[in-house]
Amino acid sequence: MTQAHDDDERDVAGERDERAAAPRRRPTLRMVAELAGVSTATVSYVFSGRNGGDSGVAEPTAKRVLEAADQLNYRPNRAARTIRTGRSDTVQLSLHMLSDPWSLAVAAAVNDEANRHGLTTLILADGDWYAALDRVESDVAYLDGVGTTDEGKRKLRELARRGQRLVVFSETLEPDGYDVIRSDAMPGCYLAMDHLLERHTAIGCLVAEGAVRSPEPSRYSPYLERMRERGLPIVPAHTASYADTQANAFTAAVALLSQEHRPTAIYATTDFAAIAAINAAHMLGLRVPHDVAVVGIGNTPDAQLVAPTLTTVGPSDFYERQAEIIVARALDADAHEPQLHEFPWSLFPGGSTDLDAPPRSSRATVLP
Amino acid sequence: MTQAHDDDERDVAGERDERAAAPRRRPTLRMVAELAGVSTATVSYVFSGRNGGDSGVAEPTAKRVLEAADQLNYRPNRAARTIRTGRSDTVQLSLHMLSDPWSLAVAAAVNDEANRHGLTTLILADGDWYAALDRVESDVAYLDGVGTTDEGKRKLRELARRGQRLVVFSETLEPDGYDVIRSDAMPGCYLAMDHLLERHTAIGCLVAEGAVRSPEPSRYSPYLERMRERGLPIVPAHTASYADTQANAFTAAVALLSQEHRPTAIYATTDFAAIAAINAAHMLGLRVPHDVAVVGIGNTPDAQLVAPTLTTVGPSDFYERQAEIIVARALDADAHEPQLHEFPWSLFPGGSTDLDAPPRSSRATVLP
DNA sequence: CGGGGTTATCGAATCGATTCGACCCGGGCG
DNA sequence: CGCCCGGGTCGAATCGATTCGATAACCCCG
Repeated sequence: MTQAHDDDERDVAGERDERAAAPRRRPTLRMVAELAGVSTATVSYVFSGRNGGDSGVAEPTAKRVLEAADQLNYRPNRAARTIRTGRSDTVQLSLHMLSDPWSLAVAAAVNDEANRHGLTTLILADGDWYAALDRVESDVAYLDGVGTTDEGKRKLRELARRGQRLVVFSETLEPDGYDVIRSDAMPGCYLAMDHLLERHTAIGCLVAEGAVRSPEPSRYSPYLERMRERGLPIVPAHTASYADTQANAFTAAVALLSQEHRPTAIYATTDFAAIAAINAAHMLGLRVPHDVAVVGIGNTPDAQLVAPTLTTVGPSDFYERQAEIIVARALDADAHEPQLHEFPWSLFPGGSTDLDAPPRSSRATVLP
Repeated sequence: MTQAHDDDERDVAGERDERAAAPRRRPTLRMVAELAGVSTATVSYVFSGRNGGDSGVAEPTAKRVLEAADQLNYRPNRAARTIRTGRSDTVQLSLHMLSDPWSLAVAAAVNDEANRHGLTTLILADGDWYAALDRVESDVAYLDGVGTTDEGKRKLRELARRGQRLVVFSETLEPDGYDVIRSDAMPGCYLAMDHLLERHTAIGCLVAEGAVRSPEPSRYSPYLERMRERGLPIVPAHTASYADTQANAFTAAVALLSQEHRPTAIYATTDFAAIAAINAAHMLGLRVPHDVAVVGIGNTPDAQLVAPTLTTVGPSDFYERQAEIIVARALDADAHEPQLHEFPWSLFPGGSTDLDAPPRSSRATVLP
């Protein structure tokens, strides 16, 4: 009764002195219906169509409804639609690090693909994903760099069982109610090392902090393994680790390259670390690739943005195809059983290991 | 009646053969209530508290409810909560370019601040913001780099009038039902030019494509104006324009610096263009700042990540304080009238114009 | 002129939560 | 002993949309 009472109060106040001011509350479908003199059902049909393209509403009626909506400045309430239909027309990306070019490339590709299908892309960055997943309604969620812990697996399974569609990027997880995109870096890492070993023996390594001490195989392993295989000494001072950011990678690279007996080549476990290494070399007055060669891992777009361009390994065509998989899952959730999608890696030679500078294409003008 | 019929059908099927399989639908509050043998109201109180901290539910009852919820793997449906309470505990950022370090810095700061207050940050990148704003429910939306067109202004006003809280970053708009964050670049741009003019006369300009021909004042204007004031020749070949991306900026910088009579200093209208110029200089074998000095505009975090560090102008403390403004507006929407928030600019000298390399601090280790 | 088939519209149930007032029950007080 | 008070629960209305079945109006044809 009080609720109705509230309503009365608001209406009366509205009549009295808020008529001219901005309406406090967002207009609702019901208001539109009343103004147009039709039922709510009809208004809904005008805005959302009946069951497909055709609205099934007669021309003059539809016009009245649209005019009323326009006058009230009405837009449908998305939460209400979501609760009724169970669809949110939304794709959710949970990225482990916003500034990572790899993540950005995925985000850009998914955003394009989603827009093309009338979906909106929401990006969540480094917070508590599992909490966030409960706070946001989306048709599909993409998780990038999720942990392989049992705890993580359990949560993923729970989410999937609750009906949340998931696409997980992981090099180790198996599909379990959710899709897994896998692009195993290992073979690519060996390619990178082999490429360096064609011309170098004193190879340094720039590696993420966690991977150094971990006994599990990681992008660090191919470095150790190949060096051992060739009988090359693994100089402790030739391995530097960095924590997360490009700034840290830069500092690590400076340390690596400012030693007296510095390596003549650097194997970096991410593209952004490799780029940091190139910058570091420049700062120290070293020429790339003459004085020090660099390979990165990931084949991110940024690899083309440094000078010289970065030699890197990675999957090709990767971001676009990932985007297609994610968006397809959003559009018809249960078309196929959740799958494992694999992407093979290959080597993309650039100027950072080779003297022949590769071509660069982009748009720019100099005033006449 | 058919809906009830649907329900029956589902239940029966559930009894028959889906009992062991994953439940198709997400568990609801009502299911929890039934399993725990209490009313929906009680369950709601357990999960959301009565009207503040205290749940007002007796200990043993609450325990039963939580166990039932756990067993069903229940999590509240966010859309339903949003529709009832009108709050989504969500902050929305609409960024004009995802890869722009400026935008990323804002995003990172807002994300931190929002997490600290139990809110979730959603990032929308270059799509149709106005459409997206209708597709996502959020307590406040931040718009970055919104157009100053009449059309844009009108849409903003409409959104604000519909009850959407907005914080707009703009150098020209005035508050109009929404907050405006302004950080006028002009004075800062003059600082940058003055800094270069202390030691240089042959100054080149790297400028966003749109700004060159536009008659409106932009970051390009201070360049022209100062050059004229000092009686310095404005060499057409010393101005290069780039479209949007860092790749384009790089190409433009190469063109600028590979001329016979190249400038000895470059005024770049964004930090990322300045960084591209530094990379270009390195590629061409030019030393920075000995052969060519560079200043950027924006004081983005990336300015610290190049070698040498970039001299730049910009607001200080900017990202954190913006984040506070945005989040505060999300928390209590109408605490204050929408305001204009201004941030003054200053000069941050770096190694790209000065031989004394500034200190760099970050974490990195070299193995012993 | 009446029966069958469209077509346009409406009424009402529903999605999953929140929240208000009412109710029940036991204890302290007069 | 009876009454009042307040903590704990419940029932039911409600948020803003979608959607099913029913109804009314209309047309065509026999």
